[in-house]
Order: sequence, then structure tokens, then C-alpha cells
Amino acid sequence: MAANDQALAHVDCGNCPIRHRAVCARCEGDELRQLEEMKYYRTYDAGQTVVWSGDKMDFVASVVEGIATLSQTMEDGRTQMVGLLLPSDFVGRPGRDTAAYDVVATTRLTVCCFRKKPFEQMMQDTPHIGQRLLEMTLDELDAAREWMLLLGRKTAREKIASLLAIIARRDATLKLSSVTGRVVFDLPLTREAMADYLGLTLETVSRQISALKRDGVIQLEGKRHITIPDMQQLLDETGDDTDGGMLA
Amino acid sequence: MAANDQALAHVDCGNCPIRHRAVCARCEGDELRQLEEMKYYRTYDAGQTVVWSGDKMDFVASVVEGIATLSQTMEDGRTQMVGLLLPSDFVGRPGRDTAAYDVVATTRLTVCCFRKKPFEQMMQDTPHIGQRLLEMTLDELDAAREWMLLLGRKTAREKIASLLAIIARRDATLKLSSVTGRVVFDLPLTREAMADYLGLTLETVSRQISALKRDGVIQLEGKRHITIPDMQQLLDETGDDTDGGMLA
DNA sequence: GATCAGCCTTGATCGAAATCAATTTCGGAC
DNA sequence: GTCCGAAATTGATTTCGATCAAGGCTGATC
Repeated sequence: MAANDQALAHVDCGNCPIRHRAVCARCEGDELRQLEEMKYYRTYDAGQTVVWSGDKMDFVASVVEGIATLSQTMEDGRTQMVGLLLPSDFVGRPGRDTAAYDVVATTRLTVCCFRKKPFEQMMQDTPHIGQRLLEMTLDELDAAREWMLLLGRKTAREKIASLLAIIARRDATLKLSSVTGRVVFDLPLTREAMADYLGLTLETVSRQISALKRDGVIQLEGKRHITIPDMQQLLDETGDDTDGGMLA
Repeated sequence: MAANDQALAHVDCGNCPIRHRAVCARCEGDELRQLEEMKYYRTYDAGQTVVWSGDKMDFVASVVEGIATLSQTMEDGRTQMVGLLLPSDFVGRPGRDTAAYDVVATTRLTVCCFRKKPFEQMMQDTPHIGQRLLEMTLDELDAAREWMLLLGRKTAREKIASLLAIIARRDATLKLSSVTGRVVFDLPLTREAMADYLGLTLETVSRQISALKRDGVIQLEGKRHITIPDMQQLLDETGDDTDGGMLA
């Protein structure tokens, strides 16, 4: 847990940007006050490791701002990302005291930590935390299964298109814009991180992005700024059922 | 839900073989009686589909006996297994009314179904169901992430070795035997199902099994009966950290 | 005990992505 | 503006697993 853990000024839960989506979403009044008492903020710079797999972890947390990755590494260095943590996502597992994965900040990252013991106690005593966490975990499981289909059966081109579609969709949700027609966003991941997400090498990622650009499916400014002229055209490249078949 | 749903004679929860591991594990007395009232059994033959992705599903269920698979299929027929359901595993998602995946019985299968509405009501009113379901879902998420590493980064040989190790481990748990030294079991999956699990073709599965046999890592009698003379040797082939690094 | 069908194995060939190897581009620091 | 280094691109080649294509078991059915 070596970390650049400069505690932030106390932020009131009432003004919290993830108040309505995070694990605390259903808590009100007294429950919220209880949470305030066990919480503290931490900030990490882009590239910093939040925890290493196997480390003792005496807190659980919500991502408040920024992006982090969950990943697993084999002895010989092969790495697979197994989770992409966005604002409101939950880190850690109640009832387990060592981290099961490496957690790395991809951008500057702010997390709202809860001391583990009181958090677990509260899960026993009040229903709202556990209920919300169950919902979130079921959603993550669905996402993981979608991801398994991608890893096991999609081509490199379909994988890239799928990842771009996922990021575009998330970005649109944050900006409350629609996900049809023209969509513009910045990639929050390096080519290497994309490769670790998709089970590819970074060279293949680069080649496929170039190919999608050549074919007019996407436009690139610099290495990170992406314009999708026609979202439907991108979706057609993902290999997914394009009409409603997707999970909500 | 076209199914061969011959209701079984009522089975008392007290004698249920999965009583202590399923979603009902923490329920006692009154809660158990409530569950008894909303439950009914169903049986499926090997090969039968329990539900199709997209079907309306008015129940959730626990696997009592037998094995089922969860899988996703793309329009062009590529399929990826995303879950392997063993006795005590849970099927369906409270709060969702259509199935997200195809569920197929691999062996003869008995499930204990709960009508969805009363089950959801009970999750609201009592904590034990939700708490247990959260635990189980977190375990499934961990398994899914392990599986993602396998799909994204392991070689065909490592994939096969990993699957055999998983099945051997599960089998040993059921038989309460140890998972060291000599291990013997029957494969519950066809080569094709193994391929869908591992993101391979059935030919590759067959070839890698032959190779492991040739190399003395496994012995085969018929197509399904497997002997692992030395479990450690098999584990060395999985690519995983062999010492303690694994999840519990 | 012959026949058949489903499952599995094995061989030959192909092709997509990995690997190895230079460059090139971009973004930030000065 | 210029310089530097990390990140990205692109090219050449290799490799692993997919695909195409025969056959071979095995156990159920008549």
C-alpha cells in the first residue's frame, strides 16, 4: 500500500458526484452519516499502483473521479485486464483481506475509501449497502460475461470496434449525449492497456485501429482523440447483435 | 420455456443435498418455510435447453443435481460458454425478467425453482437470501475473471490443463478427497463443449488432449475417463502460480 | 451381430495474430 | 521553437490454432 495518499479536504456526501450511482446510492440520513464517519479520500497519479495483487487491503472504496484498471499477471509477464473501473465503481471485496488483482490508476484518480471493519459491520446491520452492492456485482458479472465472449470468439477487428463502442457509450452517458450518429471522445487508455483489455498485442491493436481509420469507420486526431462519424457503422463492426439484443 | 418439466415429488429442504451451499444456505425456520412455499422442482434431460437467451423467465433457481452451461451465441453461430453451473449454483437474476444467456443441461439436470415475484419480495423483506446471493455472485465474478485470463492470454495447452484442473478440483471437493497426487474423474463435457468453454475449436481440444496424454500428464480410458497420475505436473502445465497464489 | 449416428481423432493446409525489428510521431519540458 | 523520450506505427517473418477433409470408435437400436 505504498501510495501517494494525500487526504483531501472532507467532501460532503450530499455534493458527491457519484452519490446516486455508487455503493452508497440507497443510503440516506443516518446511514449516510455512518458512512461519512468511516470514509476518507485518496488520490493517485496516472500510472500509480493502488494495490498489488496479494497485498493486505484494509479498506474498500468507490472510484470518485478518474479511471483505474484491474488486472492479473502471469509469472512470465503475460497480463490480462479483468476490470475497468470508472467513477462510481467499487473496489475491493467485503470479507476478503488481501487484494486479488492489481489495481492501477490510468488517469489521475480519486477514491472514497471506507475502513473495512466498520463497512462490513454496517453491511450486517443495514440492508441498503448490501442490496446496492449486489446489484452492482450482478452488473459487473454481466459485463464480465460479455467480455468473455469478446476474448474467446471475436476477431481482432471486432475486439477493437467493441472496445471503442463501449468507451463511446460510457462517454455519452457521462455527457448525457446520445450514442447515435456522430460521436467524439478521447481514449483513456494507451495501446498497451487496450491490448491487455482485449487479449491482443499492442502491435495488433495499432494495426487494427489504422485499418478502421483507413476504412473510414473512425477518424483520429493525435493518438487519443477519436471521432466516430457514424455510430451504427462502428456497431456493425463489433459482431454483436445490433438491434436490442444487448444487455441494458 | 418449452421443457420436459415433470414436477418431482416434494423434497424437504432439510434433506436437500445443496442445503448448506445454495442461495438458501443461511435461511432457517420461518424463512425456510417461506421458501418451501414458492419452490418447485424441474428436471431436464441431457442436451435439453432450459431457457433461450431473450426468453421470458418467471423464476430463478438453484441447480440441485447435474450440470448445465450458460452460453452466448453470435449471429453467425460462434458460441462462447460464460458459465458452468454445478450443484448449488444459482440461475437467473432477480430484477430481470428475460434470460440473458442460453442455459442448457449437459447431463440430466434437476433444479429447484422459486417463483420470481415472491422470491424478489422475500429478498426485500429478509436479509439472508440477499447476503448469500451477494457472496455467491462475488465468487462467480472472481471465477469469471480467472476465466478471462485464460481466454485472453493462455495457450491452447494451458487452457486444456486449466480446465482439467478445475474439473479435478471440483470433483475432489464433491468426493471429499484430496487434490494431490493421483486423481481420477469423468469429463462431464463433450469436446465441443470444452472448446466453447475455452475459446478453441473442438479439433484443437482433441489434439491438445492427445498431446497431454502422449506426454504422460494424463491417461485416458475411453473418451471421458481421465486419470491424472500427478496433479502437480498438471498444475505446472496451467501457467498459473502453482503456490498459493490462487484464489480460495 | 450388423448398422448407424454421434463423437472423436488425425492429417494437410491456411491464415490471423504474434513476434521481431526499425522508424516515426507526438506531447511535454526547457 | 527545440529536444527528448514514451507511445505508436509499420514492415517482415513466424507460429499457433483454425479450417478443411477423411476416417475411426463406441454404444444404442433393430
